[in-house]
Amino acid sequence: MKVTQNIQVAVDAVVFGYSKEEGVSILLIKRKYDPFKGTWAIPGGFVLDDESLETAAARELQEETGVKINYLEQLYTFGKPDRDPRTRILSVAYFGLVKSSQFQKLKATTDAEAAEWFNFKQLPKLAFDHKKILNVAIERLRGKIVYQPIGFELLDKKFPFSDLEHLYTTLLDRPIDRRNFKKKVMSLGILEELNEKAKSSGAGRPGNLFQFNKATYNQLLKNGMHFEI
Amino acid sequence: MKVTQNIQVAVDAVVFGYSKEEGVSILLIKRKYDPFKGTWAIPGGFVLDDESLETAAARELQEETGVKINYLEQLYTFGKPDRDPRTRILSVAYFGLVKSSQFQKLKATTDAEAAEWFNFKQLPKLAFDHKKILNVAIERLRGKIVYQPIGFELLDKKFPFSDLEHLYTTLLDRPIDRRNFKKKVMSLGILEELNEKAKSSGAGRPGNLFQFNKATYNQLLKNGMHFEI
DNA sequence: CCTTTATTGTGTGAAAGTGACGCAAAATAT
DNA sequence: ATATTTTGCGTCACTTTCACACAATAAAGG
Repeated sequence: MKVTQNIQVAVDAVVFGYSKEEGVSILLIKRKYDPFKGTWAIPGGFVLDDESLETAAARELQEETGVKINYLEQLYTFGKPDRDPRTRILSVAYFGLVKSSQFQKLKATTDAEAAEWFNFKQLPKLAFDHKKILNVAIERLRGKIVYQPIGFELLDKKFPFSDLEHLYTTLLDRPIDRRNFKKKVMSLGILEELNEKAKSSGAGRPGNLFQFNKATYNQLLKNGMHFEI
Repeated sequence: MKVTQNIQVAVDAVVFGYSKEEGVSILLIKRKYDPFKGTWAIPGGFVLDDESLETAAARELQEETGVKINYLEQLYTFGKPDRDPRTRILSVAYFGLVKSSQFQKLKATTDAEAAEWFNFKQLPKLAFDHKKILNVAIERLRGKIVYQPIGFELLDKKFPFSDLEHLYTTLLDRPIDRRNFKKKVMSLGILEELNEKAKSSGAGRPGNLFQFNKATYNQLLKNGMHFEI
């Protein structure tokens, strides 16, 4: 049994938030200590000996940003020997999503200097290999949103259809025909249209609210449905 | 800087092979030492302090089975605190594919008792949480084969079309119409039809050989092509 | 208050893609 | 030489995708 290995294990949590006004954003923290003191970084930290990786990711995120996470999955493990200048630190990166309402709250719940949302297309300089991690996360989000219903995890429970459309246009980076998009999404049979109109936010006719029905989705999944946008 | 953590880092390599006769198979080794002495397991071992994770996976695979790998990507990281009875061992699992020709050779190149191919539907009892790892790997293969051209990595460089078809039927576990399948695959424009017939293997009209053109694929990718079966 | 501006809601037709289907040709097996 | 196995190939119905325009409802601005 080998005991000569010298590798530390950490987790990092790439968390996406979204609102129509600010677009798709990523939660970063400003490092308080060296190395990379004062540089922006992905929230994370060392894994405790008796906690699972996912628990560690959720815990660090809670400690460092106070954000309530809504969806969390493993992203990728970064293990290049020299990715940390101190000693070898392997990082298991996680991929998280928060609802739009949580996204709005951040500035109220945490030390304004410590954690901040950045639009995913205007990211600051980052510590370590965190730029690379974010790229993998962004690709995961882009790729996954077309074949899994994770977009709803970024919206509020009830949302106007245009929010969903705007989310997809932003991520896929191309215009989408409103009518065709709505037809396609509605034909999946996993959205319920509510008899409730969105609260006015500026000019324009107020839209109906919709809601993702996860139970229906899971049922349809069992029957072999194929989610695809 | 924390130094109290006690987690060892290992890699495991799930390798798939394929031949028309034996179907989709996974390479396993019989453990020589406790724990789980005599039980089948995924090839793998501890990461050296100065090698990357992928290098470690390739090295362990080479040392334990001698198989020449053709494609290797990271699969998932398994880190439950109690997944190893000795101490906490985190395992970064990799996902590998070998060409059909390599697959055939195994018995000649390694100690017959130590490494063996098992059909992916008839797996033996496995050590640790390796059953779970294999399930993730099989799902990855099933999922990925429909939207990425990795199936060709399991076939020989030149292959008859029926091999490809048989591979897809096996993995997707459903019959495929031969004519529609060929039409679809050929319409992607990434296969070259050679003026060479397959060597006879039993009765039946010998088929033409085909070859995957990776350069063409990469070119088409850039122009926005979308591989999907 | 009236006009302008912004946003939502809705249907049709052309084009492309998917899926079902059967028979002749070329080889080995008996 | 006859039977059996495997390959090669085209059409038509159906489904899905894509392009496209105008009326309704609200707030904003004068």
